[in-house]
Amino acid sequence: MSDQESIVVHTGRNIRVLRRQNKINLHQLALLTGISAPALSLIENGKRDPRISTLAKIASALRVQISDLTDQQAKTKPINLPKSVRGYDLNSL
Amino acid sequence: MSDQESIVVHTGRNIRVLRRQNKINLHQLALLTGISAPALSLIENGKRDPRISTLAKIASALRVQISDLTDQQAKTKPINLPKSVRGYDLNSL
DNA sequence: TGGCTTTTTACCTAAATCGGTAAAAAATGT
DNA sequence: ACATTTTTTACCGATTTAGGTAAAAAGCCA
Repeated sequence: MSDQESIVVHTGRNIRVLRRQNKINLHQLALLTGISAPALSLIENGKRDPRISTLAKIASALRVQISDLTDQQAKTKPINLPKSVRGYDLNSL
Repeated sequence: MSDQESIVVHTGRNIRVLRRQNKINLHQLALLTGISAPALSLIENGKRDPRISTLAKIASALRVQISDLTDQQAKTKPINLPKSVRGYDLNSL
């Protein structure tokens, strides 16, 4: 049987994994998404049930599809390109 | 350029398409999901920004992945099996 | 250990979801 | 045209998201 874990929990975990793969902290993701760091923390910890438009902002900032956030098995890695190619200048945040 | 339509709008459209492919009305989908028919109407029309758990209920009822609801190009057809195989006895709703 | 960064938690307010009900509007079919 | 079904809209109240701020907690590193 497929394990029955709430969508909210594994979506949060996926976001955390993807954010860390991008080597950015909550504050930086907050700047990229317009979502406050405390709100992002709640979402990543599965303590908040985000709206689809909120997930869309996060997916956009992390440069993945929304389905990469909601899928039960997280993608192994987005694509590890040098920062300059990824498009963000995180040092300016 | 990829067309920039809000996630809320095309998700709503996907739900409507999938619901009609399953030949069920809003009332029946409401019974299957526990979401009221008026709420479903707003979601399908892109007038409401649903929570991820709400989308999960809808995806479950329509027997598709959440990504099938959020993808910009809707799946052509879920799989057209006879009702008895799909699992629902809609006449009992 | 101490200092610094990062994350979490706790408040607050505003705005939105959501179910329910009921009524209006639109669509369907005979 | 008519009756029926389906969908949409408009309320309501309860709950929740979400940003902001600030403080506490946790991690990290020298």
